[in-house]
This record gives sequence, C-alpha cells and structure tokens, in this order.
Amino acid sequence: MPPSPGEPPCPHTPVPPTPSTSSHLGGGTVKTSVTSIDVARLAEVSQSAVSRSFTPGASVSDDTRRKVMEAARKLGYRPNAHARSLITKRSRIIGLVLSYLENLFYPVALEQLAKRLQRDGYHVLLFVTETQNADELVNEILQYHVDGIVLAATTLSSGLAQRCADAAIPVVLFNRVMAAGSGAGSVSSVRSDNVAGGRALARHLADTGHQRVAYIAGNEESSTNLERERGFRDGLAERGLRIWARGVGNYDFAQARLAARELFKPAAERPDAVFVASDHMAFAVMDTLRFELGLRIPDDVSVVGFDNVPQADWGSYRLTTVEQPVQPMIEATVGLLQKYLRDDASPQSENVVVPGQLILRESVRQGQPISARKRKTS
Amino acid sequence: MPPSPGEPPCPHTPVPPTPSTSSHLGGGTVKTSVTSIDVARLAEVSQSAVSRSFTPGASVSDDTRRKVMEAARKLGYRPNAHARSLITKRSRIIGLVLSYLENLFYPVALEQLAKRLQRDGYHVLLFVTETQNADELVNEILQYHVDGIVLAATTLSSGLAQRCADAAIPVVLFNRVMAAGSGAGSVSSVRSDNVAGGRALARHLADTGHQRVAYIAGNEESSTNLERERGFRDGLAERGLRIWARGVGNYDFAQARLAARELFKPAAERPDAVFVASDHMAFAVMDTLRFELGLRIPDDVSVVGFDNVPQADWGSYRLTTVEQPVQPMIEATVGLLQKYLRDDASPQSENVVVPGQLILRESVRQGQPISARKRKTS
DNA sequence: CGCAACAATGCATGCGTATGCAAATCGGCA
DNA sequence: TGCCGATTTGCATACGCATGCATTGTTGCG
Repeated sequence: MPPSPGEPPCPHTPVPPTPSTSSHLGGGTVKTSVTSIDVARLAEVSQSAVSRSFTPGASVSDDTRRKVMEAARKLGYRPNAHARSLITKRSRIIGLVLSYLENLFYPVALEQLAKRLQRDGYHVLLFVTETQNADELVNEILQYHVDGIVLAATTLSSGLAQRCADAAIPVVLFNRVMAAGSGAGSVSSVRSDNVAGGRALARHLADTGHQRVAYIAGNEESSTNLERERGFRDGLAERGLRIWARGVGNYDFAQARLAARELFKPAAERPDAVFVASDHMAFAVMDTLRFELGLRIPDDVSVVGFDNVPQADWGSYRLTTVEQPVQPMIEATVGLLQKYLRDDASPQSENVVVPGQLILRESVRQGQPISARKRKTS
Repeated sequence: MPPSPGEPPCPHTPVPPTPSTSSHLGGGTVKTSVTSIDVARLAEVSQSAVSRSFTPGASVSDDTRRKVMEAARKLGYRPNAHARSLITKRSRIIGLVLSYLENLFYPVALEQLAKRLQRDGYHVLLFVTETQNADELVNEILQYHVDGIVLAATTLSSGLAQRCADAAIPVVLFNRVMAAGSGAGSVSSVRSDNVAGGRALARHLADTGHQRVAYIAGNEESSTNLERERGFRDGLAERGLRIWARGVGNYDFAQARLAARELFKPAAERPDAVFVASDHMAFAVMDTLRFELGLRIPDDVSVVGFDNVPQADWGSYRLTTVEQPVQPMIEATVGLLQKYLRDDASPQSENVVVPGQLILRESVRQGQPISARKRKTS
C-alpha cells in the first residue's frame, strides 16, 4: 500500500456511511463556500485530482474520480466559474444586447437562444439598452470577458459592434447587418431574407389586385427596414407599381398607430393595402383601421406584416406576413459563435441569410381585380 | 429618434491619439487583454495604485488617479470582473430564472428588471427552463456565484428555491410564493395582491348582473392561480354566487383555447362570463369565443383577465383585467436583494404584496340584468 | 527478471485583482 | 530645524482553480 507520507492533517473524521440524500449540511461549513481543497481533503487526494475529476478528458483513474465525486456531493461542491475562467480565459458567458422586448419576436428569440446555449454549457448575460451611451455599455460587457456577443438591438449604433470586435471578441449581429460604409466586413451577422420577403409581399399584393399600396416603415436607418423596403419597392416595380403612400412607425406601437391615422385620414383617397414593416406595428395599424376608422380588413384594406410572431396567427389578426424563422436563425447564430470560439482565429466576417416563407392568412383581399371595387378616378 | 445616425459622439474612445497601437509593431502583445499591471507600468505606479484608482473611496491621491486613468484610457483597460469577484466575493451578477416568454408579462418584467439592476451596476444572467431539472439548474447557477437569484418561473419546483437559499444566496420569488408547507419562511417573495384582484373581478362581474360565471385556471399548483381563484371564489360568495363552470388552461395559449371550447360548447347552457387566470390565456379565449363560436364580447359573454399586459389595451381586446404593477414589483424585488446584499445577515423571509388596480375596459357587459338578455333554447 | 512505455498523481505556479501592513512622503506646528 | 500625525504608496499575499512538469505506480514485453 502506498503510505502516502504527505500529510494526514485530518484524523480521518468519521464520515456518515448512510447513503442518504444528505440534504443537510454537515461539518458546519455553511458560510464560506466549499472549495476544491476542501473536497481534496475529504477525498484524501490532491487538489489537482479534484480539478481533473471535473475536467472531461483529464487524466484521472476511475477510482479517484469516484472518490472525488462522492466527497464533492457530500460537501455540495461546485467549481467556481470565475476562478476557472480566470485560468482558462473562457467564461462560457455570451453577452446579449437588446433594446425592446414588447415586440414578441425578441422574447421568443431570446428564449430560444438561451436554451440553445445552455445545452452547450453557455449562459446569457443580458444587457438592455435603449439609446444610451454605447461607450458605457461596451465597458460593462468587456468587464465580464464574455466569450461572445449577440447584438439584437435593432436601433443600436454600429460603432458598438465595431468596438467589441476590436476587443477581439466575436460579435454576431442578430436580425441586423452593418451598414456597408462603416466597417462592414469585420462583424458577422444572421438575418432572414428581408429583401426576398419584401418582394414576395409586394408581388402578393400586386397579384391580388391592389393598386394604392402604402408602406409603414420601421426605424428608417435599420438594415431590416432598408432591406424590406427595398425588396418591397422592387417587387412592386416588377408589377408596374410603386409605393403609393408612406409613413414611419419606427418599430414602435404608438408611432405606428399615428402613422396609420395619418395615412388613412378620411379626407383623402385611401390606400387599398398597406405593408407594415413589422407584425408588431401591424397589429397597431389593424386596430386603428378597424376601431378608429371603421375599416374592414381585408374588405376595405389589406394589411401585411413581417416577422410572423405568434400573435399573427391569433384569430383577431390572422395576419399575412413573412416569417423570420427563429429556430434556424438561432442555430446559425450559435453556429457562428462556436466556430469563432473553436478556431479562435481571425473571425472573417460572415453574413448568414436564412430564407423565410410567405405565410398566407386572411388579412389580404383575395382575387378580386381592382376594377370590381369601388373606384375613385382613373 | 436617435440623435445621431451611426456615429457615437463620445470624445473618449480607448483609441490613442497615435494611430494604430493595436495593429502592427508595438512592443506589446495584441491578443492578450490588458491588465492592471500594464496600466501600472505605463502610469509608472504600482499595481495597487491602479486597483485603488478604480475603487471608489480608496486612498489615492488625485494626481495618481489621474495618471492611472489616463494610462487606462490609452490602453483600453477594464478591470476583469472575474478576478475582482474572486477576491471580493461579489460577482455583481443576479441570476434570473424563467420559463415561458410568450406571455408578455415576463418579457416586460425582464426588461424592467435588467434596466433597474444595470443602474446599480448589476447584471442579469439568464436561465431558461421548462421541464425543471432542478438539480442541474442549481448547479449551473451556483457555479457563477451570483449575488442573488430571482425566480420568475411560475411552474418551478419550490425545491429549487429552497436549495439556493441553503447555499446562502438570497432568493426572491417573483410573482410567486412558496407553498405554506414546504419550507416557506425561508425564501422571500414579491407579488401583487392576487386575492384582492380575484375578489375585485368577482364583485365586478356580480355587480354587472352576471350569473353563470366560469373560471379558466392557470397552472393549478401555482400560487398565482390558487390565490386568484380563492379571491374570485370569495368575491362570488359575497354576492351569493359560485363558480358555475371551470376549466384549466395551465397558463398556456393552446390549452386555454381548448378549455374555452369545452366550456362553451354549443350543446350546453353557456356561461355568461368567464374569468381567465391570465390575460395571455384570455386572448386565446376571446378569439375562440368570437371566431370559432361566433359569440360577441361582451354582448353574449363577458371576459376578464389578470395581469394587464400591453395587449389588453389593444383595440381588438380591450380587456377588463387586474393590473400587476410591474414597476413597483421590480422595485420591491431589487429592494429586497439589495437589503440582503448589504446586511448579508440571515435573510429573514419577507413576502411583499403590491396592490394592483382593477382596470375597466369594454370586455364586460355593463348594467343589464341577466333577465333582459336573450336566452338560447335549451 | 529488467527495462521501457504509459497512466496516475502531486507539487508548484500563475491567472488578474483587492487589501492588510509597513514604508515613505508630506505638511504643519512648535 | 525637527518631529509627529495624516495621507499616500508599494509589497506581498490570497482568492479558487487549471495545468506543465516531475515523480511514482503499473503494466507489458522481450
């Protein structure tokens, strides 16, 4: 038997052999959190052995690992993530920046992302910002030495992304791209095909006989809005149409309502269809059209949106829209992150575009050519 | 309306006036992050001085602090949060556990909580769980040595709360209380007055002449559901009524729809009012009643909910409901956390109850006694 | 039986910061 | 000028863990 003459500081404290679930804390170590050294002492091994036992693929005998795990269980030991990341330089934390949670698209994405990352042992540290100082936010994020950052704040200055990338930590823009001018090519992104989506909506509205098509924009500087509007404009042009009227909702519920009031004010000739840049705004528009202006959807006016949030399928709205496929987008996002974490090499910028389907519901008048409807002038 | 398009107007960026210290040559390494020692070297002071300069209230001369800050700015230095928390035993991280984000109440609360904590220099680490494998979750949380935990998962086993409290880290149940049996008194909680809310709804329905009042429950074991139902039952009893029919929606949209179908199936005599345990389920119920069963709200049936989520105010629903005042609830939550962090003493359990108002909208038929209504042939 | 190859283990060190303690500096006053 | 108290500074150490390196134990095969 190896005598192990090292140090027997503990006179072999009688350990309760009862294999009960041990929900009570023994010994009296309540205050101070238990460390790997405590475990080592109890298991009668070195601290290294404890560490290795908790490191998958490390060189430990089954016997030792068993003893360690047993002791750890008894003491309620968990490795300290901060100490670990201090050495490994991996925090297993992903920073997530977002700004506005009332649009259900983001909570749903957040939920998926968090779950997906948890499966890989990562966790999400949340940063909520509206239009605040980007500098401060960068500071806060970098202090935690996150392994990666997901930027889902639509209205965020692209400077922030740039500066995080400078700090050599991978950044993925979610549902957003960098403007071509400002240092694009250094930050990756994942988004759905907004251009194709906008085009599909335009074609659909044109093919169902609409003539006076309006557009209510989101945040006018956001890439999502620019792309959706561009696709929509192109699609209309294909059919010989153009955007007949235009408002701005800034991706905000109240502002969308105002824009709808303005576009549909009774005095003027009204649009016969409106594309609202997000479902969330579209609901505001629909409610305004119906309950303030007494219009019927789709009989008097057709409405289409973008995102396919859960509410779009609700009976009150039944909104025709273009899906943003959350699951694939999340998958692509963590795919990019993991790739950068693995390679650790210079993250060559990648821009993933996920296709999204046109979802037909009942908010668009079908079939009837425009001539069959009441007409104003020609 | 962001003030500036893409340019952060802050004059203090960590980029030195001399171009590209980060890119080429330069004696230092580029990859490795800059530490307090690097700053100390550049500022020609000791590492301690750097540390103290970043510690409010520490003993440093203004002159030294200025030199340090200057050097830190030049190098783009940020204190490493992990190393710091290793010593201070404070991570400035709050763990937030939640399970279901499609009910807007939670995203809204999440947003408020994160913002509020950020103001105090804390941040939110997110844990999303549905099928609660409590053991695993506790492990993950404790590894990060969070300073506190907010449990907002309605369907969560109370064992989890108990075990976190055992680990000597303050736990606040958000929108939930521990069942009286299982170790209540050891975990604090913040919630709105569900009993009073349920009672107010019952009185309101009774006073507006409803007779056959139905209830669609949330998760039947959750404290929110138990309290709301109890209050509702009591309120009805005061007026000589009782719950005339009952279904279970489990706080889930689809299940609520099913429950509504069952309760209102055409064959039987129908309820003339229904209290749905959450707004989120109430929307499902309203849509089902209207678009599947052709019922008018409130003419044929009144609907009331609970939470006062933003959608309850939307034109399509105009739902009479009881508010859960998010802002005060959040304030109370971080108040409790901060108190525990400050005192660090034995967290005596506290259960904060925030009052919430009855919000009257148009989903309840007003005034008419039941006899004046058309009755279906039976 | 002996030696090489390998697995298992322990020792020592370092990650980046905060902090007690002693040394040093400074200013003020006799 | 000299001395004392107050302030500032640096040194050394510790936080909890991972990991390179040397050491020991364990085979396997000639």
